[in-house]
Amino acid sequence: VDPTHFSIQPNLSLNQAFPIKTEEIDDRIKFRLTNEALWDNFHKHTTEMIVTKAGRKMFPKFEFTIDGLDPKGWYGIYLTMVPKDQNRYKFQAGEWSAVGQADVRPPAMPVIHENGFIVGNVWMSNPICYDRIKLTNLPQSDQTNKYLISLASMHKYQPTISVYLMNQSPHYHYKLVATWAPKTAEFIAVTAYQNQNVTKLKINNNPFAKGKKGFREGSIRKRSHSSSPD
Amino acid sequence: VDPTHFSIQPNLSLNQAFPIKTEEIDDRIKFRLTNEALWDNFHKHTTEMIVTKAGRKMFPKFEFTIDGLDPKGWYGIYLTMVPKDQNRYKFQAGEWSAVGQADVRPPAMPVIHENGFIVGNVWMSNPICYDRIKLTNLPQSDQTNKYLISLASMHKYQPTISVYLMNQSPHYHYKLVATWAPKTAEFIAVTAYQNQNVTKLKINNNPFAKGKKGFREGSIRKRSHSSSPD
DNA sequence: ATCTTTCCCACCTAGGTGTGAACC
DNA sequence: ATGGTTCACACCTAGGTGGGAAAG
Repeated sequence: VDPTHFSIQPNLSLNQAFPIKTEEIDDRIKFRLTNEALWDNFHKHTTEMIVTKAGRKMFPKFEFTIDGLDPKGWYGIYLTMVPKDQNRYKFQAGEWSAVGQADVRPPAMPVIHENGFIVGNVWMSNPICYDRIKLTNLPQSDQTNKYLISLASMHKYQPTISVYLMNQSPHYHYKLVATWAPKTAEFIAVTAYQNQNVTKLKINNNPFAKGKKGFREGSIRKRSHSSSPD
Repeated sequence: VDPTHFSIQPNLSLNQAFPIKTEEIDDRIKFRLTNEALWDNFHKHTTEMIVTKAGRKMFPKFEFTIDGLDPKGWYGIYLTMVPKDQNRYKFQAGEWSAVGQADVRPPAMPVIHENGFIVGNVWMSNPICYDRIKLTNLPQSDQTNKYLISLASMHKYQPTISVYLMNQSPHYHYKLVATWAPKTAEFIAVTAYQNQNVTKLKINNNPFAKGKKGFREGSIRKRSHSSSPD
């Protein structure tokens, strides 16, 4: 019966705890996407992520390692889908173009990693994966208390990590010590895939996407795609 | 970016935190099995739980509600499979009998609920379910850091809940404020079901157990069971 | 007309069941 | 022989995919 470390659970309505927040960036904290090669492949074609009302998981997964934390400090790691720019996008003639102003969107909501505030040692010992989150096009106001992130379709987003360190003195508070926004993980939210190259990458790399044994080697269904990628 | 509440994660090897422990039972804290009728049905026939090397989930689930906590206090809830007595059991002539001395067993390990230390308000607002745990007959020493609970086959256990309250003054420590051991949830660990009545209750009530549409209404398999229960 | 969204679906992965034969 | 344990397996539930038609 020994507490080992603390975590703060996401998406719950209580609001006790530590309202005091400061900032003090620690340059020793480093990040690395664990599946960087895969993200790169997608990024070359402009990554698309499906959004649905019920919420769709990200693929590739947003998974990374972190290094340079104080092994005994308590850290919480937040993910925010930051609007990349003020454009609306359109896929035409085989590529994405900015077309006009972005929709008005409510501010991006940070989502704390399900581990919550735990010691640096544990954060650094395993890849960190946002596995429960789902992307949705439902407005935030309609959401149930789940791991849904509201995005606007045909808009570009930058997954961004913020790391907070919990301090205990002179009083309990927490401070921002690192941010990270890997460009290769940016994506455009869509309700249906636009670029067939992206579709093929998803099918070829996501075990849940059919195709591997399905229609790839001749099935009943007729297909109409063409093209090149992996 | 607001912490809402704290939790302590289970089964991790770190050991920082709050070694000081006290006891002060609070009689206002009450518990209730959410699926009491089902537990009762099993208990009438003497509940059996399968243990395997890989770990087997409990059925019925150990799920309950709690009441009478301080809504703003931080509580952690532990589950311990306490050896019920010093007997070894055997199923013979259609019923369980004590036969000789229990094996020597290492002390029962409490498992903290995955929510860890969170405020009473949250504990009281939803049923509490130990959903991740699995029962195994592997010795503790062989285990990976998962939610495995080591039990001895043919021995009787009493699922027991312990509730700890985290105090902040005069220093950080936690104290035992309630225990609960519902007799209807006791069970005998087995590597294969002994009582056919128990098997039938499992099949009829666990959605993962085949039988509902399977061999119940005539299939190829020949069966050799007989009997009565639900 | 054109573009975007929604919905249902077949088809997967992942993993929780008891079975019965083999093993010890 | 006996009785407990293990293992591979068929058969489920649960849920993550893109497809395609239909709707907006």
